[in-house]
Amino acid sequence: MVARKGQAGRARGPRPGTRDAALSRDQVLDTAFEILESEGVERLTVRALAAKLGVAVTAIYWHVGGKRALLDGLVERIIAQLGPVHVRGRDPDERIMSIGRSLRQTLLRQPDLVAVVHRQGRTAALFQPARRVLVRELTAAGLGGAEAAMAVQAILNLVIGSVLVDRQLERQPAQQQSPEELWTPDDVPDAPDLLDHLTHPLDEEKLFNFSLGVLVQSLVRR
Amino acid sequence: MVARKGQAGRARGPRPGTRDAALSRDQVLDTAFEILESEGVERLTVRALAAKLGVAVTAIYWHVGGKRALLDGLVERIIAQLGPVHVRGRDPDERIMSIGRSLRQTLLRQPDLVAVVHRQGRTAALFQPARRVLVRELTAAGLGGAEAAMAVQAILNLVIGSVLVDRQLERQPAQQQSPEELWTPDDVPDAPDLLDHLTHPLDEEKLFNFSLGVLVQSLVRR
DNA sequence: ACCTGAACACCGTTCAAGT
DNA sequence: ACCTGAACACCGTTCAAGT
Repeated sequence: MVARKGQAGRARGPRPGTRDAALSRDQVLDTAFEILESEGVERLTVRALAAKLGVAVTAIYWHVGGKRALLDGLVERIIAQLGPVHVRGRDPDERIMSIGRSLRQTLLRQPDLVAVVHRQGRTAALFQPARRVLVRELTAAGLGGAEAAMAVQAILNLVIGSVLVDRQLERQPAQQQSPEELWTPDDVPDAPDLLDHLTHPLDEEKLFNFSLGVLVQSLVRR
Repeated sequence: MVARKGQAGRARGPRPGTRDAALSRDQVLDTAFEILESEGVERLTVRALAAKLGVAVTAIYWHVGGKRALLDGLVERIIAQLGPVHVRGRDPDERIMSIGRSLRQTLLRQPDLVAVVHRQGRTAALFQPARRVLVRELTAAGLGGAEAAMAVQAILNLVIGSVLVDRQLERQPAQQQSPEELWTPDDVPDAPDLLDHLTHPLDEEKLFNFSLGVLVQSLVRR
């Protein structure tokens, strides 16, 4: 119940949080995660973190090391917290496809966290749970060896592409360039409806499901 | 021939470059591009840029605006400089696939530049030339309207996913976790060769070509 | 119009020092 | 072992001032 920093006793300092006992690595990561989720990656700074903990900047260094170690620690948490991959359906095709859809939905739900993992180069680790389930279902569907390994990665690539494109569209809501600049009549000669479809945003989910369906059906050909 | 900064006349200051006339926006972007290619994004800083130009930091602000405007300007250059998309082959399938392969190769050749464009949220603009060519070939193959628009994006998604995954593998050369940690015998029960294939890095190009082939063949079904 | 110098408000990181 | 304070070497950006 005793404030650590500044004048003894009374509430003061930049949001001391619930600190009263000694600081721990876990506590630091907890608070870092809060900042990450509520304020975004840019605002997650060693100094802001220390301030929120009511602690000197250097205390962070003692407990978790520098900024890089901090982000790595957060990535571990994100990966661990990411819920299980759901498998639904009866026939192998449907079950495999459902994995891709489930993973995509999960990642789309927290795009900022995905961005952090991606920036730390740990996407592969993020996908490991999905990998396991995919291997199980693919072998159940009769695939094995190089075929199965390739199938796993092909599906994951599809998910990655879809999620990242989705995120790009999100960040760039209105087209920076008008359709008239992007498409000349020369590009789309005698098809006005095609131009319409090209300029209007298309359903990323529908697109993903289509590609996934084609891919899985071709992989699980029997 | 007169140095601008520091002591009049003689060579001094942090690499004045070839500046002697008045500074221009194009010159600033030129030098920024050099730094970007030779030293990487992290090293491209307003201050380093000013130093290399032999100019006060604030001069950059006058000519191109802040850091964001600088990066946006560079993105425009990158997009403009990116070579044409090559179309090869006879039949529609092969021609369409060749576009995807060509684009992928081009992007893989300069991963750092792609990263900058992606970070600025301008990936869509980067793909516009490929879009044009794809639309042309897809309509030639008999597709139109919503079908064609979806086909374009599906192929581009595939390229994005492949390029970004490739880049991840590049940044994470040795597995951070050993195969034994990632895969338990429980995951891959009675198939030792599958485990082999899962732990060894697979041929991203082969994988891409496979997915692309499946997708294109399914799109151009006649 | 074009550029400089100084200043501001930030970063991450290190290091000696305290208890 | 755990934490502080001060300092260092960076950032991007603004603003008054010079020519």
